[in-house]
Amino acid sequence: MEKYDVNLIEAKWQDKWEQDKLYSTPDLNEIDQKNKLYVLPQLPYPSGSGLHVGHAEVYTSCDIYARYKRMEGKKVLQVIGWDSFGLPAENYAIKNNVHPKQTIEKAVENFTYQIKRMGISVDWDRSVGSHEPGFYKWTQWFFLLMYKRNLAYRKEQKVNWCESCKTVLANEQVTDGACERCGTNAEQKLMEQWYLRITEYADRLFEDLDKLDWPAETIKRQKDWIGKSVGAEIEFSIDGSKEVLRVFTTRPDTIFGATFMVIAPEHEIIEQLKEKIQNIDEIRKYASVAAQKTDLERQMNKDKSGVRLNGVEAINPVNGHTIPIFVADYVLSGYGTGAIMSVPAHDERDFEFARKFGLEIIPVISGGSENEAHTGHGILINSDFLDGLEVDQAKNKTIDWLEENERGEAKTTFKLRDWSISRQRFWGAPIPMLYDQNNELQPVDEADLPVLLPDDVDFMPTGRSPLTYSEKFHDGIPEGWRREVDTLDTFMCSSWYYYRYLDPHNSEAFASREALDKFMPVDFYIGGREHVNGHLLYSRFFTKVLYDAGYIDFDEPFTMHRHQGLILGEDNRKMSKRWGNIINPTDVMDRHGADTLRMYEMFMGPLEEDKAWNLDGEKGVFRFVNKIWGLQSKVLADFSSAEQMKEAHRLIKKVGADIEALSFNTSIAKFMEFSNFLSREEKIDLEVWKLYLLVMAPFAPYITEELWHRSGEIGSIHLADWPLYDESLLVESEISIVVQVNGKLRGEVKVAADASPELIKEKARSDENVAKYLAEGEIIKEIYVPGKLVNFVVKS
RNA sequence: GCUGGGGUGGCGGAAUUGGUAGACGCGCGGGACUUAAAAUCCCGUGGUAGCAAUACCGUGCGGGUUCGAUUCCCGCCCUCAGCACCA
Repeated sequence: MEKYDVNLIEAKWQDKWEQDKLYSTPDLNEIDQKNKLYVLPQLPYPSGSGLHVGHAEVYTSCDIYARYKRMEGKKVLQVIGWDSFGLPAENYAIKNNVHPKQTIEKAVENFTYQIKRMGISVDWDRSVGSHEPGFYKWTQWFFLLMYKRNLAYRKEQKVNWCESCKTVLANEQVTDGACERCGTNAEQKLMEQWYLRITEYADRLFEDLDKLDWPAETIKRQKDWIGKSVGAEIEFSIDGSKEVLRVFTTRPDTIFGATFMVIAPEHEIIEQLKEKIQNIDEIRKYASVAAQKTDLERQMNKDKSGVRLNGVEAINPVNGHTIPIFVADYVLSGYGTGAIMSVPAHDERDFEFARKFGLEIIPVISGGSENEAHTGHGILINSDFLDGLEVDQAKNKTIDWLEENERGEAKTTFKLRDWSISRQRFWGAPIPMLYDQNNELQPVDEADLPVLLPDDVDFMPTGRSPLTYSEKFHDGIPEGWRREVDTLDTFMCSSWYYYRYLDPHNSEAFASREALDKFMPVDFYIGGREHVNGHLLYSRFFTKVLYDAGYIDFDEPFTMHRHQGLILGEDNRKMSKRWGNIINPTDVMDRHGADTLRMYEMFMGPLEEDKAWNLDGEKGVFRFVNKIWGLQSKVLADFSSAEQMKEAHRLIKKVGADIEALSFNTSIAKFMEFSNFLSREEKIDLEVWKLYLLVMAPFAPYITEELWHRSGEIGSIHLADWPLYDESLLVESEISIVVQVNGKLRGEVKVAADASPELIKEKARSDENVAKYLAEGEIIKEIYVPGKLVNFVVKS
């Protein structure tokens, strides 16, 4: 038989599938919420270096699932598009003086070629790129929607600024104080920027996480980021002044233990009380030093520093005690009210501060010690009307007291900040806003969208948006008016792209209501765990806004989400040019073909775990592919085998369950076992062979298609039905039962599947080796696990 | 420091609700084919002892529960990731 010519055969089918548009999405009228399946591989940035093996892992796992479900009869929507706006393309353009559009289009072409070659079954007619006017028109539309709903606004604020990229960064784009993209340390800079009021949705974004089928780690990251804290806001009056100090606390129950207060260096009350503060110069000096510290410095040095405000004291509302006030930089101005009541007995930071400054420590919860803050549970003491209560009861009672006496109320705070979306860059969607002759903001009329990005722009960074200098850009607006020249953060594009796939050519809406109702939400979403927190949060936010505006009737976009693990180089290090350990999917396909690439990546280990590439392992999978090829010579149409059929049905059951569980590595192992089984057989039952091809089809679309046709089939295997297994075929007539004595394996007996427990035990006892151990004492207990084992407990 | 993963042969990794630990693949050893090599095929492969049957040990460490623990509980160690003065 001829050798398996991988590249020839794969190319043949790739062309055929494309001609036949085999993977087109079914028509809307065939689709409903019950039969639809929306499979979404995360939007890639089309980088010049081409597809990465990590991309290949995402696309393969999505594709296996999509193909399997398609064979099961689901109406599948699977599309890949491009996150084609953004900094990397612009930076590349600046460095090499090529227009980003050119770079991107070349990269998209390359990505498309590679993904097609991998045999990923996506509907290419629906593919979109975020840099296309037909796409960013709707990105701009989303901005206007936000603006109209009072969710987009301008304000001057300290922002993260990357000097290297010459642009503003959202908090989510800063990692360890550095720019996520280029690694330059982010600076703080006061600038006027556009923001989205995502904080308005903080509570819903937090609470709705519980209804999602997402990895626990991802849900936790979102929760950490949103940072919900439930507690109370309490008002402390200042002795001899009408000023008040409001604090936020999660522990209102400990209020009787509040022995001092601390305010952030930026707190406005300092200036309001400047006449009374005897050491105002010292305080101002401390504040200005603190202001110069970067976040990183504050993190590095956690030693408590602070200065007491001489001449002013606060009054604890519950007992009227006067307590000192300090300014200290461990209290952050941006969180809560920028001031705290300090309860050193029950808060570690307050404890440390109190120790350092020799302040009073009053325990109000029983069960602590003098040497550390007791932050746990206990019974209230030294607390007047709270004495004897549990912490949770005391919290409620304190809040009731505060509300009755108008000294505070229940309060929830969040760490989440509003999302900064404007960028002083060229390669992004222009913000569709105008400034009129009075410098008042005017939204661009929806009919005038898109606000086109001009081609003839000098995109060298100056710190101001390059669009400032484009004459063409400012054409067509009333005399004396000017356009907003900032562009939108690319996160805006990726927050809604999955809606565009539903209806990519619609010029009236971002997607039709019918398409939205029928396809959404996404059933299966795979993407990386790195850098994804912001994307998921923003997408959820967009979806909730659409829901509130009545465009959709669901409020979470991604029902099910999983991460792929990182694929490491052969040296177990992250793939990088620096280590020279990069594996290029195209090279793998040149060597061994797409089926091997797909199956090897799936075989490496569990989808969600990190795993290292191994060239010998890759070869092993190729060996397996060739083994399948070789088996066809043993297939006979006029031969049937009940034994083979039984194994085939077992295979169908196992693989179906594995795909549902995303346990693709064990499916491949099972395929290998099955081919080992078949290679021991002299002849292969044609029907068994076809079943084998069918279950492998989602994993290895090329070779299965070829062999399917060679076995006499006319249509594509990928349009065939997923085989159903027959449970009755799986029943064994004879089973083997493990025999243990005192929990140790001592033998094995073969019995009829319907043998009685008594018979099995009898047989077990008579096993030669078992009998030896039974003779050592007396059987005091016999355990029989049906179909599995017998264990005799023997005592001598 | 807190939170969440994870520690299983030489390596990647398998093991329904506790029930034969090490499936499958790689590597390695031996053999066949070949002038030779590659490729391919066959046999073996957790450790120790033994010709073997078999025995003992073995899932990071120390305890516990159980007839029986990779799996459950308690206390540690290591490692990866996220968060980090958030009141």
